Formats: sequence, C-alpha cells, structure tokens
Amino acid sequence: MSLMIQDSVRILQAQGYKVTRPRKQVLGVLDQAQKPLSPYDVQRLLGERGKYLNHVTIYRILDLFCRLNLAHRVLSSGGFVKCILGKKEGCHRFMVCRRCGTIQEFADGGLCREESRLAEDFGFHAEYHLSESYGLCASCYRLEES
Amino acid sequence: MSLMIQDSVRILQAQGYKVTRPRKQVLGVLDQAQKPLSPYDVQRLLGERGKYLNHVTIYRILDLFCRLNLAHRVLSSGGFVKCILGKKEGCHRFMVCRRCGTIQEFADGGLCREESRLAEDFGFHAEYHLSESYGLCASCYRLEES
DNA sequence: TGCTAAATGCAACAACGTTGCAATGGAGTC
DNA sequence: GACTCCATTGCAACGTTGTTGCATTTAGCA
Ligand SMILES: [Mn+2]
Ligand SMILES: [Mn+2]
Ligand SMILES: [Zn+2]
Ligand SMILES: [Zn+2]
Repeated sequence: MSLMIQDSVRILQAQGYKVTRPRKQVLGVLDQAQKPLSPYDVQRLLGERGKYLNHVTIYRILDLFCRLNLAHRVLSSGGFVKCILGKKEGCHRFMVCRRCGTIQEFADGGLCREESRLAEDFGFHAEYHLSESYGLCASCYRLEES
Repeated sequence: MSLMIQDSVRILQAQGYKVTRPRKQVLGVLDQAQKPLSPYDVQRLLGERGKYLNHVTIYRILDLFCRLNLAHRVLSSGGFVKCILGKKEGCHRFMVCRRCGTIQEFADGGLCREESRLAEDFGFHAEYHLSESYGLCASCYRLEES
C-alpha cells in the first residue's frame, strides 16, 4: 500500500475537513478490507468491533472520500475501496477477481491515451475512464487449474 | 443501428425462449431510447403509451436480455441499453455524454488485448472488461465552446 | 382446439439510499 | 483548560430499488 491512513488524514486537514472519530473509523475499515465494501458492509464490520455509526453518516463519509479521491466506487459491485495510487498518472482502474472478490488497483497513462484516441474517432471527447477487468487473481488462477 | 429488433426476436427463438408481448414491448422501448433506462424508467415509458407491465416482469426481462447479450447494463448509471454491436470482437464499451446523457457503444479488439496484457503484469488473468468513457459527445462539445 | 411448460402478475418483503432537523463535538481562540 | 462556533453526526421518517413465493395466464406446439 503506497497511500497510508495518515496520508488520508493529512489530505482531510489540508482541505479544511475535520478529522473526526467516525471518519477515522471508516478509514480503518476500508484500509483493512481487500474487497469493495458497501456502506452497510462498513456498518456491519464496525458493529463487530463494538463501534456504532448511523448509516447516513457512513454514506456521507464515503461520498466525501470519493470526492477527495481517497476512495473509489467499484462499479460492478457498487462497493467502495480505498485508493492506493494517490496521484499516479492515468485513470485509476481495477482488477476484480471473480473467485475471491479481491481488488487490485492500477493505472496506465498509455492505456488511457489509447482509449481516448479511439473515442475521438467517434467525435467523442473523453474526460475520464471507468474501467474494471474481471477475471482471476494470481492465486485463484492456480487453484482453478485443478 | 446494426442490430434490429427482429434480430433480437430471432435470437430469443433460437435459444428456446418465448417471444412474448412484454418482451417485445421492452425491446421496443430500449430500441427507441438513446440513453440507459432503469427498470422503472421502462415501466414509466410503457405507462405513457398505455401499456402496463409489473416491475418484477421488467427486471426478469432485462436480466434475460443481458444474459443473451441483447442488452447491457451501463455501470455508471445502472441503466440498461440495447446492444447494437452483436458479436463484434472485443468487449463492448460505452461512451457516456455527461451533458446530454446519450450512449454510444463501441468495441476494439486491440484495446482489449492491451488491457489484458497490463493485467497480466500483475499476475491477473482477465476474462472480460467493463469500460465506460465519460465526457462530451460531438454535438455537446460544440455547444460547450460558448 | 386443447395441453403444458414457460412466463407473467400480485403481494409482501428486504435492501438500499435520501432528507430535514436537532444534538454533538473538533478545532481554533482566549 | 474553558468558551465558542460551525461542521459533523444521529435520529426519524420516508422514498426508491430490487427480491421471493405462489397463483394465474399465455406462447408454442401437437
Ligand atoms: Mn485511486
Ligand atoms: Mn454490445
Ligand atoms: Zn482471487
Ligand atoms: Zn452529448
């Protein structure tokens, strides 16, 4: 993980947002999970640790994190994951394992340019790309060879 | 549009599915819309034409169409669009205009191969890609130059 | 024209998401 | 540390979206 919780806290402060207990709790849950979490997933996981947050609060916190690019919404599942790339060039993409559900974030400037160039052929001016590769992660691929 | 309603009807028959009045009605609505439609959008549009379908029926019909690749779910909005590419090589991608909401479907085998190759660098075996470019369509781009 | 499996409608429910407003608490100031 | 202020949170109520089981209808075929 290149982007730590402490980095996220600093970004919140820098933008004038308060670093509250609920926000730190949600950051912690997102940081531990390797899979996308729905707002209600976050609530359940916190509940198991004896922490309670109202679901409205969780929605608002996740919205904020997405606006600040501290987290992303994974489209295929609707869940949220912590961003680990920071300001790396190119749109942030995901590889989603269909077997274990784990998520890997990556980015590639060249791929983005190629994608935008293709759209240009249709007269379309792309501003960003949403992209998820669906398949098998390395370890699940080995298991599937049985 | 390269794929017509009649083609969809033939695919339904060929796979042993009945060509019912509700299915033809949903096909008709999807065919006319240039934007992704939610199941309830479909219900509203049919309602305006004096046709009634239960929402459960619409959900089931859209699920079927997606399984047969007669339609796709557009992830960013959650709506459904009719597929116009048929069996064209490469995963079917979308360009979504942020101003007018229109959808353009396209595919490119080379882009898919490049995307899979990049995933392979992480040990990930991609089986298909979900991809949406977000920006301005040709006509909205001209208007935005004001 | 009837038969039958597939498809639809209905009712009830479950999950997900939103809004307005009152209560709380982070962070700066004294 | 205590005080203050406004962002943030909790609560309650509601609206939308999606699901399940079962009775009824109908497309496709003999
Ligand atoms: Mn990211
Ligand atoms: Mn298609
Ligand atoms: Zn896996
Ligand atoms: Zn447009």
